[in-house]
Amino acid sequence: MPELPEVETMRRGVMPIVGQTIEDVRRVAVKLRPILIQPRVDAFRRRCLGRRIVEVGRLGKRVLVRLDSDDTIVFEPRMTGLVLLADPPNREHLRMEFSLGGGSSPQLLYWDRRGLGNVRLFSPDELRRQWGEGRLGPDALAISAEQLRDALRRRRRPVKVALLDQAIVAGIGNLYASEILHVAQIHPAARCDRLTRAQWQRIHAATQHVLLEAIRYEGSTLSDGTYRNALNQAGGYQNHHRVYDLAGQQCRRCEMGVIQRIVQAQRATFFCPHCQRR
DNA sequence: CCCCAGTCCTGCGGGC
DNA sequence: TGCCCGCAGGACTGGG
Repeated sequence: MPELPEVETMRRGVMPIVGQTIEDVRRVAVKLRPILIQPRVDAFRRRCLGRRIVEVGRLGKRVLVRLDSDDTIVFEPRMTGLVLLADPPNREHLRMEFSLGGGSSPQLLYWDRRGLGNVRLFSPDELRRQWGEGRLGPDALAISAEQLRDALRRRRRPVKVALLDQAIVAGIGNLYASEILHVAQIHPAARCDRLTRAQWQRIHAATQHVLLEAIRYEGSTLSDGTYRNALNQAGGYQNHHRVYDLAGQQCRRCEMGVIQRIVQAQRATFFCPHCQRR
């Protein structure tokens, strides 16, 4: 579930680690099937020890922690991963601990209930190879309207499915794809190659609007309560959703349509059939 | 090019 | 009341 706004909130929350030194790295939760950690923990630890954290960035749905060795620790939370400074939801699903020195936060934690996420350490070369040529598109907050249109204007896929493709644009997931198309007033099943330049501009503008608004509310914590910020506090954007998980309710914008739930590419899509005409 | 089903995994809520 | 099944969907893979 963590998409761009949730991952950006995690990134901002762990900013106090910048300038601190990594004093230890441990894998925890040995009872559960281990999450993917690359390279194996001893080599990972050796490359981190004594290194200073110089920057905490983000690309799409990943948090990037750059070290003074120019190695980068990449946290990819997938469905239920959290990057925390302290106080995880429980000890049971805690996966990795980084002991820090030289600042006020003694620990950086990776917690993941379902364990589908991963933590990897990349050299600059490995990082380039990982996301080079067509593997990961520009970040959703950095892409231009023209770039988005150029990447998709000849594709026949439904626009909602295309927005989920991380090779096109990085950071949009299932929840925000529906929200963005509602603000843009585009039907989620509309084929990319049938959209006009004006419609692409609306999709681009809505993307910026929705993602920035969601970041202001520190992301969406759904009813399962999994998503938390770096201090283990819930987000607030779930109270501002326009369509996601609101099937059967009247659309708040037009006050005419009833929010529909359909399935596209095996995932739920929500939209207002009145505001979002084909 | 695009679609679909399956894979990883856990917690929960609906239905019986 | 209690239990079981299916669903949630991010990224990836293999087959059509």
